[in-house]
Amino acid sequence: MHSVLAYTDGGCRGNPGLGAWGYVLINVATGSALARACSEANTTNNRMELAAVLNALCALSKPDTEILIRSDSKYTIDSCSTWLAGWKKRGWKRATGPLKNVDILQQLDVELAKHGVKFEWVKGHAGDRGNEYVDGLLNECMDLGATGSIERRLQWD
Amino acid sequence: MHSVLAYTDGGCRGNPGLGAWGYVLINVATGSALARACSEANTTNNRMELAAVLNALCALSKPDTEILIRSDSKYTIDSCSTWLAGWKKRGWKRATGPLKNVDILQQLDVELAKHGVKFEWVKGHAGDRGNEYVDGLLNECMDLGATGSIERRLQWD
RNA sequence: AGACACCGAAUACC
DNA sequence: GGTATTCGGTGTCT
Repeated sequence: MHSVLAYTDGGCRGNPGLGAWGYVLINVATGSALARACSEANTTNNRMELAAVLNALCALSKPDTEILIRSDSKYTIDSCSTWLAGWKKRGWKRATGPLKNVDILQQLDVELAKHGVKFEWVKGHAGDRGNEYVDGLLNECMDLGATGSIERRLQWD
Repeated sequence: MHSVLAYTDGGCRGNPGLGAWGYVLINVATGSALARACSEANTTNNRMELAAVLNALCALSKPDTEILIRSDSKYTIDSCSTWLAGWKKRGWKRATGPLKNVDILQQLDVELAKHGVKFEWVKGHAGDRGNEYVDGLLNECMDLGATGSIERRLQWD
């Protein structure tokens, strides 16, 4: 059983506007970590928060990985761990109005099924080391413009 | 029709902390001016900026005075000239969360109705003579402690 | 009505 | 470099 800790975050300058998603994946046993961020034009904060989780999960090399994801987005956490099942059952519809970000939500549904994923909410901008690190990466990435990309290997300890 | 020019300013050591509000009222026709400042314990910068305008208006002896107020606080200017009407209409509520400094805002609503008040924003600490004068008065007043008070009559020309 | 996030602006301070 | 006082808005869901 592999054990991974992840921090994910998304941000947007303008909302909608220039955005970016980012994550750090940490191998708990060894402390070796992979950090990634990507920017995108004309997107939204919530879409980026969702994309951060999706991309983190896609980066897992082995199936059935046990992973704990820390995010500051209640929308993202509730989407993945509470609401997604209901939306799927009802044909990807919500109570009133159209369900947003369905494309990402459906990919998330697939990826979530491949692993043992747990979520934990962390308050944003409150000194949490992992959250602040990814937030910083995000902003570096947005500074690069609409097609920025950052990949870093680091030791987390 | 009386024509008055006023500079108002508020400040705070610590925010929240020891604060003070101040103003200069200038009779444009004669150049005779009245300057006042008062300090207060445990208050906020924005509250002091608001209080500066309120106290300036209360100092006007005659009703229906035409007065131009110069402040460096966009918060204060927008509150008085843009947002106040909407807050009143909606029962002193803002878009999300509680509306702060409602007590002063409501008194402001009363005083603003009594006169012909216009606002002009001036950049703080940028060499504007009136703004700098009041800022100096404020700081003298805070030097006096939590219950300081200054009143001066002067010739503005 | 609630929650979280994202942004924008100005000021005040340390 | 940081924090606090304040406001406006959008993105999203229940």
